[in-house]
Amino acid sequence: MTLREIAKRANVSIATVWRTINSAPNLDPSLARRVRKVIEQAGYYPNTHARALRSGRSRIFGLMVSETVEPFFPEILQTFENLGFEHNYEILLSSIARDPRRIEVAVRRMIERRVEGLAILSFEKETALVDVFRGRNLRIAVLDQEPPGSLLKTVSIDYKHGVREAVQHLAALGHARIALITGPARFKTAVARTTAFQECMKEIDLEIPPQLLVEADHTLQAGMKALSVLAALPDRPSAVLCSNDMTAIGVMRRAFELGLNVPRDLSVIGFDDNHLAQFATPPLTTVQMSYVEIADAAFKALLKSVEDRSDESSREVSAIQSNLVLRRSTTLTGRRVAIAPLPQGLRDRSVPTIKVSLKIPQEIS
Amino acid sequence: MTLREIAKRANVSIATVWRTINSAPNLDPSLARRVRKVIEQAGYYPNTHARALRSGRSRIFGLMVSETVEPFFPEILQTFENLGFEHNYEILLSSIARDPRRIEVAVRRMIERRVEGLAILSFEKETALVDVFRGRNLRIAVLDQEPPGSLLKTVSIDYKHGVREAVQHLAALGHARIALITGPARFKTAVARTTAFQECMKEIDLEIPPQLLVEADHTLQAGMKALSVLAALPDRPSAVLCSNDMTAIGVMRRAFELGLNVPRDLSVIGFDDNHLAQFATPPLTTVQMSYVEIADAAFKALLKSVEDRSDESSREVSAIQSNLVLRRSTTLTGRRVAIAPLPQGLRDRSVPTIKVSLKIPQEIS
DNA sequence: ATGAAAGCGCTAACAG
DNA sequence: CTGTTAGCGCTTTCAT
Repeated sequence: MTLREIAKRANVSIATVWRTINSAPNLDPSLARRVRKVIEQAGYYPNTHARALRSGRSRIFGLMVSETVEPFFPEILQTFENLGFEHNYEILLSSIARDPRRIEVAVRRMIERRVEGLAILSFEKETALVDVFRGRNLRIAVLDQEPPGSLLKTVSIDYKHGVREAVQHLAALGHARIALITGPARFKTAVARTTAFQECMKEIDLEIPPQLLVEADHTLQAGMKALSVLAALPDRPSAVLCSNDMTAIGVMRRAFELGLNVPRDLSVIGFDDNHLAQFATPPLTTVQMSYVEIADAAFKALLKSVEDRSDESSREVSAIQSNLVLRRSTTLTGRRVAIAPLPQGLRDRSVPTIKVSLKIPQEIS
Repeated sequence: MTLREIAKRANVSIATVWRTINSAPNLDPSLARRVRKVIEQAGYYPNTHARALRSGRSRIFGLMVSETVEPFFPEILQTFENLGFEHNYEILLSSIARDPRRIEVAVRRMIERRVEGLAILSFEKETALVDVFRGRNLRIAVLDQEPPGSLLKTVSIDYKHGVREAVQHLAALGHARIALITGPARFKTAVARTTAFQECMKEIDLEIPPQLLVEADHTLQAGMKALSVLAALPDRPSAVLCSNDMTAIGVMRRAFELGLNVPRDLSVIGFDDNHLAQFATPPLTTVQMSYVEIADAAFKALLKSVEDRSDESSREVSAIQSNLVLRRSTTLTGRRVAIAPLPQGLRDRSVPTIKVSLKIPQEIS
């Protein structure tokens, strides 16, 4: 079934059929109706490949992520899907699991399918990857990275806001010895989180003894190991902030094995608010940033950049805020408190997630 | 950059360039080398749209799933991605979240992009959806459904094997009062699981009192509610099998609230082995079927069907087996046992998942 | 308001 | 072994 065939059946030129499909102006409504009926009957759908070829517009956005097994991946993908659906773009997905061969193929596909925009939502530095697309006719959106060239949009995340809420929440509960289990230095996210932690502790005059800064690698196992180290300290911390949720879950598991009750003996805060967090025991308090917002910002940056061919070099940073999500893995320090039953009305619902906004010292905006 | 441009630069015909790219036989190696060099220098990548248009082969497989937030979704997607990567197919993904408008758009896209094969991996009946693609030039693979026509491949799941392992595992631990929390009847999966449970209980002469069959709807909340019902029974079950993991996690949460220790006071087995299961407290014993295998079977069925144009009507059922994954949510009935520490060697690893194969009575194959 | 025709970049059949 | 050429189905310009 082709335009030509429809034209023949409707006794009009292919241009008329085209105008019908693309709801062009200057078209007799009754003619359009007739053509539409023929299209309907024939079950005709335009051929996207021909369309893309001729018009030079593929209506495809690429999405490159580090791993589809990442817990936040579905949100990102779903957001792209939804927006693609809404704005009539296709999403071409590639997971680039640190495998050079995979990356090469992913890149080739993006180029061969002539994507008009590409979002690279990974947490490592991807400068080399971005470079590969130099000189191609496509816009790129990345997370928190310096722009090596134009046509590059950056979506940045404000970790400090959420970390400040976390630190002050712990401080308000009486914690003074707060440990941080960091992620590996090659993740720009991990580094940014550590910096934010240090700054926020300083804001409220809390010390960070060096032994309370432990490096892990964002895995469950490393979280367990890290807690073993911290728990063995002569003056062990009463609270620990983790660079991601997986680490926090490892911490809780090891705490359980060591006979430490979370939160009674140790308050734990994670980072990411991945799906696991709310199903952990106890449900994990965590610093959350909305991956929906991140993906949304990236998609819209691409969309805008593609539709207006004008703003060639404006690198346009959208800042996404992070927030503390209060659940049940923190409590007052030192005090032995029973776990309170959930309020009656909430009994049969999932654990509620409450956004807290704590007072921030005047001088810190 | 086009074939023609490369041809001009290399001083050959476009046919020669084509032969180089497609590694056709009958081509002088030195010529090929020269052309390859020009291609490399120019950063030329063939235009997939032109290719698809001209050849009539899109090299795209569609993948329709119910929801990208389903916990097993990443495995399915990743498997499709991997196989696509391997066999040089693109994956066109659509989540069809019960929204008719979404479904319509999803269908339109599959057709417009001229997918060569389509996998519909949802757990409800999709006969209507399959019908829409009638008469189009594409092969379809579905899960466990009757074939309303030809060109349809079916991937079926053998729930009975895993359920038998679960039931016999519980029986071996001394459980006789085993409850089942089912899923809603509109899921073909839920129905099949219930049937399997009833049959396997019968195999070893265990009764299922009607009050031990509780219907839930595969959500955490329903699992919690269901356990409340079961726990209030005068003669409450010592073990419960759940129609999915989310239900099981709800059961464990409610058990915790009621002061029941899992597994000491109640053994719990889930269904699916989703990501949550191994991170639950305690890690959840569950009946698993490999979504990797399922996706793999679906993809390969499509691939075969597309490559051999011969087997037009062979509906080819691949049966995927289910298995019990032993973790720590079951134990001997009635006995108060301390939770044993993990073996030394496993301390810093994730909880091991052990496939058990229990003895099956002779007469049951 | 409608139609005719050129051509997007590639494939494939044919000619040399 | 290499080159020429006719489209694939659509978009778009120009003519009517």
